Amino acid sequence: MLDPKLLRGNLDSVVERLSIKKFNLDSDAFIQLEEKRKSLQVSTQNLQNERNSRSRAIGAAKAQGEDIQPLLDQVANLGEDLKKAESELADLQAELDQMLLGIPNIPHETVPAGDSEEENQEVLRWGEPPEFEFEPLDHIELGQNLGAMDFERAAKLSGSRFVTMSGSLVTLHRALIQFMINQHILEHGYTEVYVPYLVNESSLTGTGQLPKFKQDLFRIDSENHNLYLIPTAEVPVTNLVADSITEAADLPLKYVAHTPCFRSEAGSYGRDTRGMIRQHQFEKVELVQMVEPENSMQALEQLTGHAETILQLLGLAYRKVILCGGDLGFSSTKTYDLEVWLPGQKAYREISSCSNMTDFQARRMKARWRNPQNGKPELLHTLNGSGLAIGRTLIAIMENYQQADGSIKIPDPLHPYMNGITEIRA
RNA sequence: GGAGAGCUGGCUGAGCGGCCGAAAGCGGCGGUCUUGAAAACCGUUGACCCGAAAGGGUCCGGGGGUUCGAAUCCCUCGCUCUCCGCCA
Repeated sequence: MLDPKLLRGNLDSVVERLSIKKFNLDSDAFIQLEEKRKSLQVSTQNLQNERNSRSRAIGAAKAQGEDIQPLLDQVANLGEDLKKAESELADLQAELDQMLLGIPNIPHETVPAGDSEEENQEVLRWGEPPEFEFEPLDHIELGQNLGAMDFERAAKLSGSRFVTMSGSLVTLHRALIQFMINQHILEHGYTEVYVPYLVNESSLTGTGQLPKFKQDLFRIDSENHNLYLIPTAEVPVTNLVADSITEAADLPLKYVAHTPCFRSEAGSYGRDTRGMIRQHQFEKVELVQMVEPENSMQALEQLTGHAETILQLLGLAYRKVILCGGDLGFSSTKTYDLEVWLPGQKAYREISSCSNMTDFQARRMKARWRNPQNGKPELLHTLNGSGLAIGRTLIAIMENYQQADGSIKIPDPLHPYMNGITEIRA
C-alpha cells in the first residue's frame, strides 16, 4: 500500500510515476472519496466530541447527586445521529481502503519504461552457453528417455501442469535444495526458517497477492478452514514480521526457506504447456530480507548477488535484466530477473526474480522497526528473491549438462548431496 | 472430540460502567554521580487519524449489542493456554 499522505499531497506525480507501470490511477475518483471522507470524518468527530463531553457532564452531575434527567433528555437524539455518521464513515473508509489496496507500488527511478518483457533492460551476461557436438535435447525428451520424468502419469493423478519423477533425477532435485540452502546459510548469512504452506487471507493481503490476484491462487475451502496454498515462500516468510516492531540491532533480518509453491496459472493458458517450466506445483528456495529503509536498494543488489552466486557455482550461463515498468510486479519498486540459458529452447528463461518492495508490504502488514534516531516505530523495507527456483534449475542442469548418450553429468558442488552419483543415466 | 482458563502498551501485568489511554514493574531515552562503565537516584517514555497550531478523535484480540457513558456487562467469531480422549 502506498502512503495515503503521499497520495493526498502529491497525487499528480504519483499518477505519472504509476503510468510507467501501466497503471491508470483514477485521480478524480480518489479526490472525490478523499473529500467525502474528510468532511464525514470531521462531522463524525464533532458528534463524538459532543457525546463524550455530555456523558462526562452526566457523570459529574450524578456524582454530585443532581437530577440528571434533564441532561439525559438533551442527548436523546445524539446516539442515533452518531451511529449513522459512524457507519457511513466506516463504509467510506472501507471503500477508500479497497482502492488503496489495489494501487501498485511506485517504480524506482532506475526502472526503464516499457510495455512488456521485450523491453527489459539487460544488465549483464555471465558464462558462455555450452557448445554441443550433437543436437541438444530439451529436458522433456531427456527426462523421458531416462525414464525419470513422466507427465502423463501426473496428468492421470492431478491433471495438466504436474509431473512425476523417479530415481536419481529426484535425488538431484533434492540435492539442489540442500546445496542452495547451505550456501545461503553458510556463505551468505541467512537464517533458515520453516513456515506453513497454507496461509490466511490477511497474510496474502500483507504481501500484495490479495485482493487483486485471487485468480492466481489455489484456495482450500473446507468446512472449517479458509486458507490458500502459498504461491511463494515470500508470503509466509515476509509475514513473519507482520504486526511487530523489530529492534534496530536485529536488522537486517535475512531468512531463507525452502517450500513448495502452488500457482493456478489462470492467466497463462497456452504458455509453456509442455514440460516442467510452468507447473501448478514446484519447489523454490526463497531469500527474504527485512532492512532499514535507507539500505534497501543496496540490499537488493546484495540479495540478487546471492542468487547469482548459485548460478555461477553451478556453472550455468545466465543474464541479468532489470524489469521494465510494464513487466514489474504489483508490490515491487524494482526487480532483477535472472534468466538461465536453456539449450533445449535456445533461450534465456527466468529462474529467479529479486525485488525490493520498499515499505509497500510493510505498510500493509504493519511491519515496523524502532528507529534509534527518534525512538519511534517506522516501516521496514522488505525484499525477496528466488535463490533459486528448483524445478527450473533442474531443467537447466539437465539441458546444459547433457551428454551425447543422453546421460546427465552432475556439477561438482552437488556431489556431496548425490550419494556418490556423478552421472544420471537410464 | 470433551471440560475449563485467558487475550490490556516494546515486554510482564493491574484495572468498582464515568475521575482509564489505562496502575506497577521491566525495557528504552535523558540526566545526576563516575577517569570510564556498572549500580543507585531523578526525570521521561504507546500507536494511529484530522488539524498550520491550539485542539479534537480512534484504538485494551475481531465483529456486533446494552447504556447518556464500555477495557469493564451481553452475544458472536478468532486465537492462546491447562486437563482428558484420540493420534503422525
